[in-house]
Amino acid sequence: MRLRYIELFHAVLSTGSLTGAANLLNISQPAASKALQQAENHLGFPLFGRVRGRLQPTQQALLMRHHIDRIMREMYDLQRLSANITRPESHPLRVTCTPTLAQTLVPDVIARLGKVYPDTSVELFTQHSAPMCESLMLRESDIGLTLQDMSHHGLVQQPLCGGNIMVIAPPGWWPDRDLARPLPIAALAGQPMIGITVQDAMGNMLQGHLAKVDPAPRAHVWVQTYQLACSLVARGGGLALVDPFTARCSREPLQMRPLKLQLDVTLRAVYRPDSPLNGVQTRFLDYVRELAQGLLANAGA
Amino acid sequence: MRLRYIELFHAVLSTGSLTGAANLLNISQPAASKALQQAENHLGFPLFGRVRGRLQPTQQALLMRHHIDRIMREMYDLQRLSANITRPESHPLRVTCTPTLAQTLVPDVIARLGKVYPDTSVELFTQHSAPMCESLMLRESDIGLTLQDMSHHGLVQQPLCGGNIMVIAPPGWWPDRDLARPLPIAALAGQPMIGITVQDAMGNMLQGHLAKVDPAPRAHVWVQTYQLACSLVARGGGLALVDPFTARCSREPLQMRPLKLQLDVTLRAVYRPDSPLNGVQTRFLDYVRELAQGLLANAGA
DNA sequence: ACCGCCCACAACCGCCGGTTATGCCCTCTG
DNA sequence: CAGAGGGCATAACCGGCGGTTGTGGGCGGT
Repeated sequence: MRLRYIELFHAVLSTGSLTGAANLLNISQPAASKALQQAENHLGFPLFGRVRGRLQPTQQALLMRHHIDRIMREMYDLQRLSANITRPESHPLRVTCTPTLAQTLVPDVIARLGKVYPDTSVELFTQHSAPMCESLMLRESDIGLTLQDMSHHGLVQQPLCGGNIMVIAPPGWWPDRDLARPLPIAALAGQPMIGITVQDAMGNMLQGHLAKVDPAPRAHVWVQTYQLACSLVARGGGLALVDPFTARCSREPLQMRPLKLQLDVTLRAVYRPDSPLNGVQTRFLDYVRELAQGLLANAGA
Repeated sequence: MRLRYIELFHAVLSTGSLTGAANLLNISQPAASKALQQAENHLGFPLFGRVRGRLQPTQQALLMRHHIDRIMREMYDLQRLSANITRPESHPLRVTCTPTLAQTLVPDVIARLGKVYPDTSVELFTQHSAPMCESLMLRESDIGLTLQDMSHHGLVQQPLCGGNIMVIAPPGWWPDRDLARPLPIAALAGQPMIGITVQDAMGNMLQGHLAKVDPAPRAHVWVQTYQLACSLVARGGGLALVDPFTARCSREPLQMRPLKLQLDVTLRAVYRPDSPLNGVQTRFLDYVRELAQGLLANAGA
């Protein structure tokens, strides 16, 4: 089975037509036609039925589809890896972090780092867990920052800072003297809340804890991002549970109190175990730790 | 990245030399040399260092190795699948089962089936769980028989018959009148036993149950197969826990009693959900069920 | 009925991937 | 230390694979 055939097969199934596949592969339509016939000849069974002048995948072709897709994906990954493997030390700082951190902590860190290393170029990606792992493994980025546990063989994670889930509320919700006191989760019973449906480990954890509260909090609005929850809370939509970085960095007028759950959100750095971090990278992580601890200390106080 | 290069890279890392790789790929050594240079040219960094006239993989090359190996494996799988996809109904009965079943139940089933379908050719493979899944998914075989749970997306499993773990002992170990009575697991405390280290779900389950017994059974000998355990038990080595098929079909002089654990070993048929089973195949499964139930009834009585 | 889309076939051609022949370097050995 | 041998690189050569353009036929929509 030549790779040519696999690419062609994949392209035809992607575009739905042979000419489309030919365009995708940057070859002419007759070349694709001939290649497809060769592939079928080689395999011994037809891959597509020619029905009414169109190509329609055979049953056998559909059986091979998953494998073909996997191979194409692997090839793509290899491509990415080999492209990133070339430059060993050209990009001193390539960071990928979750959207939440990209909107709160990381800009300050990069700004501060830029004053010390003005000539260092920084690449910042925002990705969720799975693509973050890929990006690190394929050497598209060197350091990942996340609030989730990212156990992954081939990557090490280093806890930088721990904090509490924060309950945010419209201004004046609580007496000011209470703001430093952790709020027991039972106090959320029956309260109006903004639901968080973000599909990550922390989102699930929050859902799990809220499910135990009786009577259940009343959530009329469900949002996908913590930022959006901040905005809605500030407009009087109710309470919400967010990570401490979002809570502290939000531009909205908000009250916030830590939720009484011991140390349940941890900022972690993730990177490849080979090739120890260089000067800029370690300095970057130092700044992340410092600023994060500063933020969380403020938030907790 | 051409597939050619990937194959070559894999071959060089497999054989350790370029000429070896060339032989493996059935091409001449200069062709391999040229291809390797093209690959390195294309990638932009050397894959192998030429040190003292030999090839030595670069650090970068080793980074790509896992991906390359995965791609080669995928290609091999695709090859197998496409080879088996060709013949839709040529092999009416291709069965894969675990070694235990191949030595006990299946021969009788095949013999019986041969009397009804004398012209049907049967292919029997013996494989452990993971290769069994592969074999079924790649259509190298049509029906799998196993005593383990084989949950696998893309395959369905059908329970055929349930039975008990059996305790086997040298002749005369128990009074004959006790043989039908299930033995409580606590009765194994402090007994001499043959340990089973077979690495499958049932082996782990047995280990788990035995670990709870106090004082722990005394196992001086550990074996990898149930058959071997039978032989050692028959020679007075102590007791052993085996699946009911091995116990019942062993040629050794043995006593056996069911272990008091409710219905903890299940004979299952596994096959692809598409393409319903044909006549021979359903008849085969009928016979498996009948003979298995007969065996287990005998064993339990 | 016509046009447009899509696929198949034909004829042609450049270059990729193979070959054989040969040379260099290193290692091992008597 | 000289010679043998294994391993890789280079050179010169060649066939066919993989591409092109040009064309024709089947089908559907207007």
